[in-house]
Amino acid sequence: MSSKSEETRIRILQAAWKLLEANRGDGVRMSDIAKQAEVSRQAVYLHFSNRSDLLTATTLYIDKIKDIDARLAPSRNAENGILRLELFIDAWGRYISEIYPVAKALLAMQDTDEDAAAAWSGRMQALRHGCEAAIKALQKDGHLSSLFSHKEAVDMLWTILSIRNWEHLTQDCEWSLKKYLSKTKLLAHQLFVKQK
Amino acid sequence: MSSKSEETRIRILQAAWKLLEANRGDGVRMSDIAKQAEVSRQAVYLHFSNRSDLLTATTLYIDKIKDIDARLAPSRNAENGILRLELFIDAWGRYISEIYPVAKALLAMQDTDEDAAAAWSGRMQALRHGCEAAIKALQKDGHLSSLFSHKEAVDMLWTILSIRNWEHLTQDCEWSLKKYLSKTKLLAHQLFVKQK
DNA sequence: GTAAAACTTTACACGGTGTCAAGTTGGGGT
DNA sequence: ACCCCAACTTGACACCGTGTAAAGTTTTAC
Repeated sequence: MSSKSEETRIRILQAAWKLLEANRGDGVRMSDIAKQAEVSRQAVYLHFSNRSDLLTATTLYIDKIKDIDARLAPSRNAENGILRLELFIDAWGRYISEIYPVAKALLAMQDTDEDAAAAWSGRMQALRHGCEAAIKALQKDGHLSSLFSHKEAVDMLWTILSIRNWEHLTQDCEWSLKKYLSKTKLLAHQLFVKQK
Repeated sequence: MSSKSEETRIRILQAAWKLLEANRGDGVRMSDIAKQAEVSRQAVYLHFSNRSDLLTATTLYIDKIKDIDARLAPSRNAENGILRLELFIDAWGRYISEIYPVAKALLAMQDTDEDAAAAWSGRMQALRHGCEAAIKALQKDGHLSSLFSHKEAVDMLWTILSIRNWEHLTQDCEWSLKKYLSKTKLLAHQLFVKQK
C-alpha cells in the first residue's frame, strides 16, 4: 500500500485544486483547503512548508495529471518551424486555461513572498525555453522575419504568451479560448514569420 | 493660504510617491509613509480612507505633476493614423515608466481589495479609449490592416500596452525604455498597419 | 479670543499565516 | 499480543499589517 501519508498529500493537493478552480483563484485560505481535504489545518503544514509550497506543488500535480509533457510533444516533433510555433502556442494556451486559477493564486503572492516569486520564475524560464526552441526552429528553416533579433523575438514571444496576457484577453476582453488561440497564432505569424 | 490640511495631504502623497519609487513598489506600509511624511499614521487615515485610496490618489497626483494630458496632446493632434499610433505608444510607454512603482503597489492589491480593483479598472478603461481612438484614426485613413476586426485590434493593442507587458520587457527581459518603445511601435505597425 | 478643525497618542479588533507542544490513533514488526 | 512510531488532531499563541476608536493637544480661521 502506497503509504497513508502519500494519500493525504494527494487529498490536500486535490482539495487545493478544486477550491482554487471553484473560486477563480481568489480568497482560498489554508484552512479552507484543510477543511475540503478533511484534514486539520496543521496537517497541511506537515506536508507543505507554507502556502507557496502548496500552490507550487499543486501546479506540478496538475501538470502530472494533465500530462503536460505529452501535450508538448506534437510541437517538438513538428516538421517545420511555422508549424512548431503554432503547435506550441496551442499547447501552451490550452495549458494556461487549465492551470489558471492556481497560477493566479501563486501570482498574487509574488509581490510579498519570495518563495512564490522564485517558484514562479522557474516555471517561466521553462516557458522561455519553449519560446526559444520555437524561434530557433523558425530560424533554421529560414522563416524567421528580420524585424527582430533572435533574443528580441524570444523575449517578445515570451511576453505575448504570458499568463497575464491570456488573462487579459480571455477575462477582461472576454475572448473565448478558441479566439485567443487563433488570434495569438495570427499575431505570432505576422510578427515572426518572414513575409514573402 | 491654501489650508494647512491641503499641505499635509500633499506631503503624504509625496511621501508615498518617494517611498514607492525607492522600493520599487514593494513592502511600503502605511506607517512607513506616515513616518516619511512626518505625520502620525492616523493622520494618513484622516486624509485617505484606506490604502487603495491613497495609492489611487498618488497616481492622480503624479498625473497632475507630470501633466499627462499635455503629453497625450501630440498624439491627439497627429496628422495621420500611423503617426497617431506611434505617438500614443510613445506617450503611454514613457508614462508607465514614471507611474510604475505606484502602479505596481496598486496592482498587488487587486486580488484582495475590491476598491483597488475598481480604481485600477477605471484607469485601464481610459487606456482602452486611447487605444480605440488610435485604431479608429488608422481606420479612417484606410490604413488599418484586415488581420483583425475593429474590436479585436483594440483589444490586442490594449493588451500589448499593458503595464504587465511593460514590466515583463523592461524588468524581466531587461529592455531599455528606448528599446521597449521602438520595438513596441514596430510590433504595432506590423500588426495593425496594412502592408502594401 | 474662542470654537472648530487638524493632528497626536494609545489602545485595540480583525484576518490570515505560520509555530509549538501535548495528546490521540492506528498499522506494522517482532 | 504488544509496543512503537509515524501520522494526525487539538488548542493555544505570536506576528504583521490594516483599519477603527476615543480622548487629549495644538493650530488655524474668523
